Amino acid sequence: MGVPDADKPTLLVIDGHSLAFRAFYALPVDSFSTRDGQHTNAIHGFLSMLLLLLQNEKPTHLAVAFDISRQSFRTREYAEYKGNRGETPPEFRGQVPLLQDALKAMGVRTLEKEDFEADDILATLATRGAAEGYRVLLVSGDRDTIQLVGDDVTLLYPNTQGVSQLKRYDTDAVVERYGIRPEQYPDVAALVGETSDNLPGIPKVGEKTAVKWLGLYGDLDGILAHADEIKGVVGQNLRDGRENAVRNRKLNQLVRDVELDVELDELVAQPIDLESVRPIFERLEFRTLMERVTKLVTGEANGNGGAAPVPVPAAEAAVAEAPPAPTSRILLDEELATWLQRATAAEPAGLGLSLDVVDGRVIGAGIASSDESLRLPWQPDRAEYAPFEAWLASDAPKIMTDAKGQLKALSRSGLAFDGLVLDTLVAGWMVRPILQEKSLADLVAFYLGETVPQSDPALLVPEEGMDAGAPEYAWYTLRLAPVVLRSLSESSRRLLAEVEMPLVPVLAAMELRGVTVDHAELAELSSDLGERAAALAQSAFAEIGREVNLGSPKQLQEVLFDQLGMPKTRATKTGYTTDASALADLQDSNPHPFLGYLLEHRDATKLRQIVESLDKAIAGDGRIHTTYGQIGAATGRMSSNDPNLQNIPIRTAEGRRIREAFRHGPEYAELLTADYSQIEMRIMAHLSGDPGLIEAFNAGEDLHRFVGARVFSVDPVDVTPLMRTKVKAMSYGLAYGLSAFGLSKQLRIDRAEATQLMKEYFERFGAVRDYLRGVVEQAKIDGYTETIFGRRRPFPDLASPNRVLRENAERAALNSPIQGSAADIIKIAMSRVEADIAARGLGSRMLMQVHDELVFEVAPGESDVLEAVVREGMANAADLQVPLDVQIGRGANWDDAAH
DNA sequence: CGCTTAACGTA
DNA sequence: CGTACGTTAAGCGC
Repeated sequence: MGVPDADKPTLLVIDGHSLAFRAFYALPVDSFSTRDGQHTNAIHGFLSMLLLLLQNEKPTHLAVAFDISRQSFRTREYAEYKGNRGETPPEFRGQVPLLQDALKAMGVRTLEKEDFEADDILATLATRGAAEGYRVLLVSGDRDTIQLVGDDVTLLYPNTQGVSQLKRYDTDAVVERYGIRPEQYPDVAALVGETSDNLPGIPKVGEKTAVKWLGLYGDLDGILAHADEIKGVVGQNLRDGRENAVRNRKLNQLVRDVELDVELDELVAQPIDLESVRPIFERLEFRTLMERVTKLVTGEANGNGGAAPVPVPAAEAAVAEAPPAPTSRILLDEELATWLQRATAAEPAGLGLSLDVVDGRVIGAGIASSDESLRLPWQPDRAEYAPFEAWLASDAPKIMTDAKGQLKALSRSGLAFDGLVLDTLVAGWMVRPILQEKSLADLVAFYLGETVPQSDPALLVPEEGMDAGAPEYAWYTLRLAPVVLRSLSESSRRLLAEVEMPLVPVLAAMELRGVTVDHAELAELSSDLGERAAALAQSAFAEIGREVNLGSPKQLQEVLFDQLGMPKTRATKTGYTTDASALADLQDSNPHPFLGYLLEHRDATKLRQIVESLDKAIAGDGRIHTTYGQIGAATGRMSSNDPNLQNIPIRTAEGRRIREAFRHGPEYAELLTADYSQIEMRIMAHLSGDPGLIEAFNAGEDLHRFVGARVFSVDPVDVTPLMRTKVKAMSYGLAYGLSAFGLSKQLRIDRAEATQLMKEYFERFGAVRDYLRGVVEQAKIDGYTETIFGRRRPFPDLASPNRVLRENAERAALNSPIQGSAADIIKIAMSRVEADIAARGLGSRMLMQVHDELVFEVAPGESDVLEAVVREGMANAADLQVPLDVQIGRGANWDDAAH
């Protein structure tokens, strides 16, 4: 099994709709679409699977069966058949004709038959094929096809993950999985029912019961004949529902003799003509798939350098088996030194590297060149590994996947490191910043169309330091590099090399450093907040005469709308919102003390929750070590988690007490914070070239006062605080695609005033309006937006016929170049400042990044020099039409250091 | 137990 | 009917 029977031709028949539909749900629709907005995820998934099948199964004969419509003889017999299926998603429907075009271009025969379903065609071809001496492979996501499995007929069934992994069902596998023979399957299905086909079965009868009954009475007829003997509720259910079972059985029987105007030998697999495939693949923007087809045709399917294939257990093997990596060797001492030297010279782009990490420490490594790989155990202070250590520390180019964690392990293990030229995970994110590929295995699946063999973690023996995975990981990483790089624009490649790659070791260092947080301070704060919350809860309960869970929106809705009879708020999926702004509105219209207590209680519990989670995150060294997500946000921003240090409260006095708990370490003198002031507005000024805005920044005057003076036609000194507030909200809202409605809501002014405010604003700053309009227009043409530095973000939904989706995409597109450029700038600044600190031999260190702010720990006596270094690095990170203003503050804690 | 939702903290 | 994130508790379904 699993090995082609050399004597027999192989007939491969695929249920087209079923597999395309599986692919549609397995692959994110957002990530697969062409510039003009055509969704392609189902096509991509289907073709990817087909190529794997062609490569691995080498069928001699081949066909794909489609349903013509939802109508068939089954729906005529039972109108409700499949009647519960909702509308086919429109994003899917359009893909089927394109898939059929692509198959045609590949020379693959498609079959349809009026009044029958694709599965009936599979049944017919399987029956004929087995009779005519073929080995038949069926691919379907419909379980009814299990009945077709036999000596010469194998079913390949997609698992829940998607369509690239197919489970192989021959008779033995069916028996093992279901405990019955394939031909008994329809009887089981008839009893159990099939929700997806709208065929109710016998209530309370599942697979287990059905199989048990089959064992006792042979088949469905036997079971029904003995229905009176079956005791209990299920017995009664069976007697009540026997008609359902009989009907199900009739409908799930596949037709094995559909009249098809095709003979099996007409289905012989055609050689693929690349020139006819190319146009349609180009239309669909399938670059990597085109490469895979090309490789398949030109016979370079494996690319394993002729190394000995690694045998795989055939019984459980997925169809999508990756070509094997070269067998790895272990080299030490002189041999290792020689190999590294030679391989480095032979691979100017770099060697693949993957480190084995256990408990945060290095225990081994895999290194790959394009045709060889090394497996290295490693322990500290052993001379035989010296060449490896020297290579790691040298600037010899290295390519890794998800390097940051591995760099941290190197550092913990006392190993110096340099020469990271490419992290394929970061590169993959730059290609598709709405990241689907979160691991090496994902990247390999997407870019190489292969499956990384799963090593069993239970089999690893860490003490030996010989994780079998590392050499293969290194080898996959090396192979990924050119494929991923080819998918990047030139400016993105430059951004990757000059901004993202230098940042990787910087972030690793920041995470290792962590930041000191005072436990006692947090504990006191937590208990203060806890007491306050409890008191507020009691006051709230007293108002309504009962105790409810104030944290439960559901219970709050009962109190507010049923008990207190307040007017309904904005609808949510599950009822009516009880969020803070809605409660504030209610307080205006229907004042009630309960509302006030509830809001204050929310505040207190939210803060306490943050305090608690921070406290729990303090490590043994008294410091919190967050993890930065370099590939966290689609705009280019970073994220922070475990814990998130980028959302520490600041707006309220209580919140700032949390910041007071962030301290400098004992060896340091103080904390220093540096932030860009109004960086997004400055970027807007730069990108729009608006003379008024540019003047505002160059004048060095308070921005909002300056803008307010223009908008309200008064002198800057006469801008009132209220005017300033309005203009400030307006300015910031612009970069987010704020509407007049949104502005009126936020400022609690009426629509007309908000509209008037926007009108005045745009009359004075017309270039801003033109720019914002232009961004969206250009994005609709290109399908993506770009930052100042050329970072791209695709926006497939800009072409969506769905208004909500499209308008959401428009606002995101509006914002992306602004937020993304700011992210680029601070990333550049971080690398520069880190390098400058090292070059000057300073003891101060960068600890945190909060989007437009950096926090440093200042070594004694370095305050002034550090301030100069930071100011210089940040202010000169980009050369814009307006200056970058950097505000710096210093203090004993994070709050004091804010200015 | 795992998943989704509402709510809310930051820039 | 304002972008980008991460975290939490509640509630639901298995």
